[in-house]
Amino acid sequence: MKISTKGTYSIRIMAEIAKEEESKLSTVVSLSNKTNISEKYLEKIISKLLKANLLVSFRGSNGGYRLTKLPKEITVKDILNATEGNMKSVSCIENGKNCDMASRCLTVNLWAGLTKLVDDYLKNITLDDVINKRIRIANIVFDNN
Amino acid sequence: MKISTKGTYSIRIMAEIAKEEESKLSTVVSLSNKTNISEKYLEKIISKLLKANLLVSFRGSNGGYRLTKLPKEITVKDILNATEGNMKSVSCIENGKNCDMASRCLTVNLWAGLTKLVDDYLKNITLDDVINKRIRIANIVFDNN
DNA sequence: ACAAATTCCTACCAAAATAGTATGATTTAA
DNA sequence: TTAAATCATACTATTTTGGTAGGAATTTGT
Repeated sequence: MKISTKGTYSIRIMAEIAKEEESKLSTVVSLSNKTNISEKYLEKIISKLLKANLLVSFRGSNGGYRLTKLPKEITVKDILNATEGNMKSVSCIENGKNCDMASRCLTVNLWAGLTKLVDDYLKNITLDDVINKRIRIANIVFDNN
Repeated sequence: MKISTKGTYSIRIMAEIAKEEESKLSTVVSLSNKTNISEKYLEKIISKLLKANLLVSFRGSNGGYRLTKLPKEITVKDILNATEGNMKSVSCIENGKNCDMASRCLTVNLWAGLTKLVDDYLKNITLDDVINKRIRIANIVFDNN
């Protein structure tokens, strides 16, 4: 039950891009320096973020990446979905795969409940919350560290 | 962000043992039949549950396993901790490993919050809740299917 | 004493997921 | 035309997951 490094990296990458002025593009080189993630691995993660339409790219000299939306319009869930795949806690409740034992199964509700919980948490935190350190831990708001 | 099959199996195994009359021991063979998990894999999972003191074993003919506590005293968290390892969402917040960048890190609180959420959920569901299908999904109680 | 039923221990193996690297083609601005 | 950038494809190494195999040790019943 872990978030992969690809997932955590993707949040950090998006946060760095979000912190940049809107007009300025972030490049693989600059992001690699800021995050200490290798350029090549960064490219790979970014390609997923592009496919998910969270970033837009500009090729050639002076090229780079920027967000497609405002930081407050992008949720942590959006980002993790792009890089980690879906966040269902067990595969038996993934889309379509509704197990035919479900009615007799003692544990589906356990996993469905967990999935919903995680989902609600992640979709209520935006990139803007992340870069402004505005993340709640169980009703206690930790505002600016 | 998935629960492994070892984790889901372990809940099913514990549930089957819990459903048995207190006096009767469950054997690997009987559990394998009930759960469709191979005897050998079952043994491996059970050895973890034993080490975590959730089960006691009796060797020899007529031997088997039973719970060390009442079903209502064993939480889903206890079981998953034994088989999945700890449930921290990212390794940087595991015991002792407190990252020295934590004060500057934009994402620790995100993961700490997620971990706490999952933790609270799992430790509030007991084995008794599972076998009696008494699991809440976001404030809605699904009582008996 | 012995056979059968059981857990326990150690080692091995295969497949999948994760993490990362390498090479080079393509695009664009100056 | 060169330099700075993204894009595409393929490869590789490591770790985790999901198992299997064989046999030793223990206990009960006959």
